[in-house]
Amino acid sequence: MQHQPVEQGQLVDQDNFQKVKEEFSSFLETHGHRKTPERFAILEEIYSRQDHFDADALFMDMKSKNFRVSRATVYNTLEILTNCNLVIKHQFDSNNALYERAYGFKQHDHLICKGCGKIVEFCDPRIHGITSMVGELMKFKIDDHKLTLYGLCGDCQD
Amino acid sequence: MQHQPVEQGQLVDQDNFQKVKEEFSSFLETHGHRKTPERFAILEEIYSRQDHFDADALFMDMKSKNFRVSRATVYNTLEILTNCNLVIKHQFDSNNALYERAYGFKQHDHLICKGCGKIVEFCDPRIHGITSMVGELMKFKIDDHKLTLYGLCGDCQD
DNA sequence: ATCCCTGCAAAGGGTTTGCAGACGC
DNA sequence: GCGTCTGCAAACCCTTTGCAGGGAT
Repeated sequence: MQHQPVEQGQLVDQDNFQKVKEEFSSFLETHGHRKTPERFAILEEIYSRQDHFDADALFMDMKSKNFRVSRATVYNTLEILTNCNLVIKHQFDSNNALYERAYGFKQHDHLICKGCGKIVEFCDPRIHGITSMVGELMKFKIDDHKLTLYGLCGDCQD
Repeated sequence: MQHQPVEQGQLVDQDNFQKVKEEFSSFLETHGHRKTPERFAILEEIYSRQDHFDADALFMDMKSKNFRVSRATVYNTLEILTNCNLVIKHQFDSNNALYERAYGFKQHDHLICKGCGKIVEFCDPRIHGITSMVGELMKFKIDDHKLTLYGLCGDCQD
C-alpha cells in the first residue's frame, strides 16, 4: 500500500489570493496579532498548493524554496489560519493532521482510498439536510461537520 | 471548557457478549493469533463500558481492577479488535484516538459539543444514500464512513 | 521602546518497538 | 518445544513549549 498525495481542487487566481491576504490581514489586526512576513509567506505557500498536506511537508517545502521559517512558526500560523477559516485542519486516520486551504472553495467532503491513500473531494447537498435535522432533534447548534467515506478507488479494486 | 465523557449506548446482555467472545475467538483462530487471557480480559473490559474511551483510560481502568496488563498489550489488542470489527477506532480532534465497542449496535454517527466535549450518537439513513451515490459517481467501492457534526449542545448554548 | 514573534532545541504526550522471559499451541 | 505474546522501558513521531534575540507597532 503506497500512499500518495493528490493534486486536486480549483486554482486560486491572483484576484482571489488578494482577497485572502486582505482577510488574513484584517483578522490579524482585529485580534491583535502582528503582520509578520513569515505569516504571509506561509499563507502564500499554502494557497499555491492544491493538495492535503501536513505541517512538516509545508515546512520542508518552504525550506527547499529558501524561505527561512521554523516549525514553530509554521504550526503557529496554521493555527491562526485555521481560526480565521482560511485553512481547514483534518484529523483523518494517520497520527498527523492534514491541512487544506479553505477560501473561495465550495464546502466539500472526502473520499479516502484504503489501498493507495488517495484523497478525493466531493459535494453532496443532502448533508446539510442531515446536519440541520439532527441538530434540531438533539438540541445542538451545529456549525460544522466532517464526512469521510472509506473504500477502494478504481485503480485499487480487484 | 470542561470536557467530560458521556455514558450512552445500549447495554450488552450476557447472550450478546457470549457471541462477541465467540466471534473474537474464531477471528483469532483463523488469523493465527493466540487466545491469551489478556486479550479476552481486554475485550470484556471494553464491552462493560458504554462510552468513547482512549487507550490509556482502558489501561488505567484495568490496572485499577488489578488486571495485570501492559499498555503494549492494550494497544495490540485494540488493533486486533478493530480489524475484526468488534471495536471502532475514532480520530476525532484530540491527539489521542477514541474507541468504542461495535458489536450488535446500530451503525451510528457522532455529534460533538465544542463547549463541553460531550459526544452524542445519532442515526440517519440518508447517509447510506449519499455513500452509495458518491461511490458510484467516483468509481469507489465504499465500505465505511465517518460523519461527525460539531456545535454547541443545549447546556452550552448562550 | 515595548513586547509579541521568531528560530532553535528541548520537552511533552500518545503510540510503537525491542528484548527477554512466559505460555498458548 | 516452538514461536508468538507479554511486560517493561526506551524509542519514536508529531506537536508544543521555553528562552533569548529580533522586528512590528
